Amino acid sequence: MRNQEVARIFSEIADMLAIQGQDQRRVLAYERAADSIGQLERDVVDMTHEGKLTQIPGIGVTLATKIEELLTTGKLSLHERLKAEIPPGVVEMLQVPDVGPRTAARMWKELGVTSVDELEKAAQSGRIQELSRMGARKEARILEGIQILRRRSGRTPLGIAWYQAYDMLEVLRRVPGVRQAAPAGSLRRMRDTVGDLDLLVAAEEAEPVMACFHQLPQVAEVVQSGPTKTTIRTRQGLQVDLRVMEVGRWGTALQYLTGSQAHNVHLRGLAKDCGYSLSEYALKREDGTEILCPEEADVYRHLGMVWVPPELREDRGEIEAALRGELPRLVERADLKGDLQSHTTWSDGNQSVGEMAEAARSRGLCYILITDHSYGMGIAGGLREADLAGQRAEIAAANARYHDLAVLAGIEVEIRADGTLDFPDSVLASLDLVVASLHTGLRTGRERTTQRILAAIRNPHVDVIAHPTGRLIGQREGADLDMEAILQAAAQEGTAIEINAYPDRLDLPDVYVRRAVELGVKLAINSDAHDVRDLDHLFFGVATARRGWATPEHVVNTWDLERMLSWARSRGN
DNA sequence: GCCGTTTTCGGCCCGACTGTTTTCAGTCG
Repeated sequence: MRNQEVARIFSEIADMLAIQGQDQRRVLAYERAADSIGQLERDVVDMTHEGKLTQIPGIGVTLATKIEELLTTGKLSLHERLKAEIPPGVVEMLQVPDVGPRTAARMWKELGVTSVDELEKAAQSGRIQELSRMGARKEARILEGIQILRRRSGRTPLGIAWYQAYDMLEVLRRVPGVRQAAPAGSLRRMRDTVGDLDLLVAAEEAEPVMACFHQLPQVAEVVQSGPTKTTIRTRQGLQVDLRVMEVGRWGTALQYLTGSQAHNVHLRGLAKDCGYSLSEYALKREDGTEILCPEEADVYRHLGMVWVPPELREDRGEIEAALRGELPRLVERADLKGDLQSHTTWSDGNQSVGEMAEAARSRGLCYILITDHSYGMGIAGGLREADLAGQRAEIAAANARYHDLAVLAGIEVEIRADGTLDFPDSVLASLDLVVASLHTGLRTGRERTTQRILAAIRNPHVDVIAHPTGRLIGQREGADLDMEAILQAAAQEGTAIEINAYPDRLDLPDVYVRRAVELGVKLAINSDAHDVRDLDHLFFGVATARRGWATPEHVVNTWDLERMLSWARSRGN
C-alpha cells in the first residue's frame, strides 16, 4: 500500500468523524496524520517494518496501531465501521464549496440527502431553505457550489499558476498607494501544484486595490468581497484570494498568508509559549499592546529564530532548525553553472545546438550538456549511433565560437525493458556525460521498474538518472518504485538523480529530494529544454530542490566545469 | 487524536466573510 492510499483513508476518516460531529481535535488529528503521511519522504511500509511510525509528526501510538492494521489486513476497522454508518455520497458533499460537515450532516439527517446529485435536487426544489438557519441565499450558494465542483479540474501546476499570479500582481502594483505586492500561499512555497492563488498587497488604502482587482480581465466571478479580502474565480476556473494590508503589517501578513497551515499553527503555538498572540496583524503581548512587523524576518526574530525560506514552511522540522539557527543555505538559481539535459533538432528539440548554446550563455550558464534522445525513443526521432558523429561536429563548432561556454556532448539514453541501454558502453564512454531515463513500461510493476532503474544507476557510464518517476503532473501518476532502494543505490554509486525542472514533471518530487539529501545523493537540476525558452524553467527545478532542503553542494551542476567533469569521469566516462 | 525541562492531564492558532440572525454558527484558509 502506498503512502497516498494511507493518507486518503485517514483523510476520509477525518471527514466522516467531522460529519458525525465528533471532537474537532480528533478530526484534526486524523487530518494532520493524513497530511503528514502524504508528504512523507519514506515508504510508510518501510517505516512500519522499522518500528518508526511514531517518529512521524502527528502519529502517536493509536494511529501507529491503525497504520499497522491497515498494512497487515488491507483494511481498517474504524474506517469500515464509519463507511457502514455514513453513505459515501454524504462524504462527497464536503467537496462542494460552502458545504462543510455540519451542513452535510443536516442535509442527510433532515432531508435524507445522500449524494451531490440529490443535494442539487433538494436545492432546486427549495427544500433546503425551509430548514432552520438556512435561507434562499444559502441554497443558491450550494447550487452554485455544485456547478463549480463539476467544472473544477483539480490543482493547477506551479508553472502555470506562477505566471497567472504575476500577470495579476503586475497590474495591482500600478495602483496608486500600493507599496508591495507578492504571491503567498502554496505558490510562494513553490509547491508543485496549487489549489488556488493567494495574493497580498500592502497599500495606503484598500479600496482602490480591491476595485482594480474586481475589474481585472481574468475575473469571471467575484465569489466574496469584503474591505480587506476578496475572492474571485478566473475564467480558467482558478480561485484567487487577495488580501490588502497596511504597510506596517506586511511582515505578519505575508508570514500568515504564506502558510503552510501546519507551519503557522506550530509558530503560533510557539508565540503563545513566549507570551504572545500571533495573527496576520501583529504579535500581541498579553496586555494587548502590539508589536508590528514590517518585514517577515521580524516575526521570526521576535520568536527567537532566523527567517525561514518559504519553500521549507511545511512543519517538517524547519522551525526546530531555525530555532537552533541551523537552517541550510538552500540552492539558488544563481548557483547553477550549467544544465545537464537539453534537446536539439537532432531529436525532438526546436532549435539547433548553436541556438541552444547561445540561449544557455545568455542565461548566465557556463556549460550545457546536449542530450538528444537515443533511438529507443522512436517517437522523438532518437539518434542512432551513426548520427553521433554529425552531432559532435556541430557541438565542436559551437564550442569554437565561445570562450565562456562549454557545450558538452551527451545523450538521453533509453533504459530498455531489460534494464540495458540503447547504446553499448563503448559509445557511452566516448560522451562527456550520459543521462539515462525510461519512457516506456512505467506500468509494468514496482519490482521490474525499480530493477531497470537500479541497473542504470549501477552502470558506471551513466551519470544522471533523468525524471525518475516519470510522472506528468495532472496527467499521469509516477511509476510505482522502491524509491528508497533507488536513492540508496544512487548514494552508493555516486550517480546523480535529476530534478527535472519542466513544470509538468518536477521529478524527482520534493519529498524524495528531501530523502536524497539526507542520504547524500547527488542531484542535477536540469531544464529538459526542448526549446530555448524552456531554459527558464530551471527556476522551478531550483524551487523543488529547495523544498527538499538541498544546498548547492548537493547539486552537481552548481559545480564549476572542472569539478563536474571530474565527477563524471570518476563515473567511467 | 497528539503532545510535553512548565505538564502523562489538559491544553491544542487566529481571523475574514457570509447568511441568518439580533449575537453567532459555519466555512474557509
